[in-house]
Amino acid sequence: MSTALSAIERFSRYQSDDAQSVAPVHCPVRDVLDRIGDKWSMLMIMTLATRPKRFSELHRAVRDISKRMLTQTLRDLERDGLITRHVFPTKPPSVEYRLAPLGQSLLEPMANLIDWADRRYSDIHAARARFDAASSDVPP
Amino acid sequence: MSTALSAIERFSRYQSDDAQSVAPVHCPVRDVLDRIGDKWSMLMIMTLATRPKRFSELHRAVRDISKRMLTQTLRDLERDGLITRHVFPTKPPSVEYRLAPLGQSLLEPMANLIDWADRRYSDIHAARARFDAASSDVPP
DNA sequence: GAGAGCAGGTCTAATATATAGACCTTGGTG
DNA sequence: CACCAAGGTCTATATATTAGACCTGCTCTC
Repeated sequence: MSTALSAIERFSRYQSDDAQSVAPVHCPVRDVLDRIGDKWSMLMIMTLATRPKRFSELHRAVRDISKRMLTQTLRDLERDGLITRHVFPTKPPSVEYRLAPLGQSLLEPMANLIDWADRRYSDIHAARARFDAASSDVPP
Repeated sequence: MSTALSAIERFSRYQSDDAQSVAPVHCPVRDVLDRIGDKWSMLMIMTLATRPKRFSELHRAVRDISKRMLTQTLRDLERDGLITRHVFPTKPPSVEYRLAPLGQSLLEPMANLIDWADRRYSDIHAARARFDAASSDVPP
């Protein structure tokens, strides 16, 4: 446990108050978190985990993303080397997205998070319900 | 490895095409990811990992968040039972935020992610540079 | 005892990001 | 000819985020 947590220790060093002097927002953690911690990136990685998929398959799998954001998210992931894009000269052309090795390597850490989400889901919901009940009770 | 990945398998079942019929956006994973996968939540959790902190300490630690978003992020995390809020009747009153047990339990999975970020940072940057070079070469 | 300062916020207006949904292209089909 | 792919792009609108002024009590300095 404390092995993994040392990563957070290391991180917090980037965050110390006196880091004002250094470049304002450039710890690697922030940088990476800003990428994969956006609204859709993790979801895309996970959706591509089992097998490569085409643009419209991805759109069907995550039905509430707009095409524009889908395109943009995929471009950004490609730019960062997490996925690759392959165009097949069929008519009409089809485009396949697949995890690059770098993206593959993200799968395991991400799976731990998913696992946590799955197991703690009910706790979170309970807490949420409790909080809402409490705040709708007191106010008047 | 495949142990953790089974979580992703499980997830992808929620995503299957024919899930159109079921509630549109309600797999637990989406739900949790939408919470902790926003712009600031993970950062807050990590910043609170080492010890409890007060409002203004948090603001100093993450200097590019606005007060408004700081307040809102903290409320949301409190609502979901990840952190707790303690008001001390000093003058002026001070407010301390600390990880709740649920938040603590998130630390380990998150640490794996941080660790990944730290180790793969340079790969990501290299990929980014390569991509940008390629796309500024071809266009004309 | 007037003025400044601090902690933890809230409020408003401006800016940045995301969304829905129309449209484009290049063939093939009925 | 009209229409349907697939993989996008474009535009107008809705939503999120920001900066920064302001508020409330109380205390400290002069």
